[in-house]
Amino acid sequence: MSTIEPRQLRADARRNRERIVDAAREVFARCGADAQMDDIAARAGVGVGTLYRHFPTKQELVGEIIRSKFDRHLETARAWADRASGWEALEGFLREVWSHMAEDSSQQRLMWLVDEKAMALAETTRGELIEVVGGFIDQAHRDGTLRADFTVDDIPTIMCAVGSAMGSEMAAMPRNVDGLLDIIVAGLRA
Amino acid sequence: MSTIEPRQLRADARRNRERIVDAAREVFARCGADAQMDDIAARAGVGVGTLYRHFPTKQELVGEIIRSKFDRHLETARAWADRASGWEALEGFLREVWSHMAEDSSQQRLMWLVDEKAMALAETTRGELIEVVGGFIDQAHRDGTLRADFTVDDIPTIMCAVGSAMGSEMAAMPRNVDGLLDIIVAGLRA
DNA sequence: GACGATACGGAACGGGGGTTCCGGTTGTCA
DNA sequence: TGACAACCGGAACCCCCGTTCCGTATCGTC
Repeated sequence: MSTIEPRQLRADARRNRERIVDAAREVFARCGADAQMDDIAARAGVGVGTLYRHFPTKQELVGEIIRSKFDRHLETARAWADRASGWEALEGFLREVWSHMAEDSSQQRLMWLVDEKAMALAETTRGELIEVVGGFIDQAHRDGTLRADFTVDDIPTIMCAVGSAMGSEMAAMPRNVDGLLDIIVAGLRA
Repeated sequence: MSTIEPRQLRADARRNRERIVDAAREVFARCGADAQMDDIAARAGVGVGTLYRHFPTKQELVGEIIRSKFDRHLETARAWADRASGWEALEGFLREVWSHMAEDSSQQRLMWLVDEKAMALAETTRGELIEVVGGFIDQAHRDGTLRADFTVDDIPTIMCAVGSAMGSEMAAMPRNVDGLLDIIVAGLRA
C-alpha cells in the first residue's frame, strides 16, 4: 500500500507491527484521543520500546489509523462507483461511510489530534477518493439532483461536522445524529 | 445573574474576578482547550493562587465561559422572538448564533472539555433557551415550514456539528463552513 | 490609624503520560 | 551451529500542567 518499502522486516517484527496497529485501533476506539501509548503497547502484548521502534511518535501511529480509514472510505466509494452513479452513488457512499464512522464513534475524537504529518500519510488515498467522489458529484450536477453550489471541497467540512457530532459526549445534552444525517442529505438534494 | 449570592466580594476581589473571566475568554479563544491556567492568570495580571480562589478548578472556569455563551444565545433568541416567529425566527436565530460562534471559532474546541458540572452552571439558561426556541419550532410546524421530524432536541447535535466544523483545523483539508450552514438550513426547511 | 478578615502572589508539589535507553533476546544466514 | 544484526522489554526520564500552600498585602470598619 505504501509507495516506499524501506526494507524487509524480520518475521517477528512484522507480526508485532500488526498487533500494535490492531491494538491501537481498539484502544483509540475505546478512549479516543486520550488513548495512552502504554495501554496500546500492553494491549498489543508488547513493550513500549517496541511500539516506539515501529512508530517513533504517537502522531505517526495516529497517522497509520487515519490512513487505514481513508483506505476503507476509498473502497466504499469504488464499490458505489460500480453499483451506481450521480446522486444515488453520492448518497449511498455518504450513508455507508457515516455508518462506518458510527461504528467506532469515539474514535472520531482522534481526528482532533491529526496534524500535517499524520495527514500526509493519507494523501495519496485522499486524492483518489476525491477523484471518485468528484465523479459522483459532477454527474449529479449534470442530472440536476444535487444542490448547485456543492463541490468535493465541501465534503471534509461535512465529515468533520458529522464525526464530531458522533464523537462528542457533551454532558446532559440529547444527541440525535441520525436526524442530523437526514437533514444534511435533504439539504444536499437540489 | 446567578440565583445564589453567597456573599459580597471585596472591591479588589470583584475587579480581579472580572479580569480573570475576560482573560479566560481571550486565552480560550486563542488556544482552545489547550489553554493553560498559568497563561490565563498571567493575562489577567494576577497570580495563579488568585485565579484558583475564584475558580477552584479549571472546569469551573470553563463552566463560567459556557454559561456566558448560553446567556448570549438566550438574548439572541429573545430578540428574535420579539421580531418574528416560526421559521423566520428559527432561521434568524440559528444564523445569528452561528455568526457569534464563528467570531471565536477556536473557542469552540473548549466544548470538548465541558463536563456535567460545568454544564450544570448553564442549566437554567439552557432551559429558558429551549422554551423560546421550542416556541419557534412549534409555530413553524404549525405553519408547515419546518421538516416534520425536527425537535428542539435536535438542536444540540446541530450546534455541536457546526461548532466542530468551525473549530477544527484539520491539516490540508479545505473548509467551507458557510456552505455547511446553507445545507443545514435547506435541509431543515419542509 | 489600627485591627481582623479577606485576598493576593507565586514558588513548589504531584502525577500523568510521551519518549528514551540499554541490557537481554531472537531471527537469519552462512 | 555459530555469530551478528535486528529486535524486544520495561524501568527510568523528564517535561508539562493543574493544583496547593503559606507568608504577605490590602480592604473595610470602628
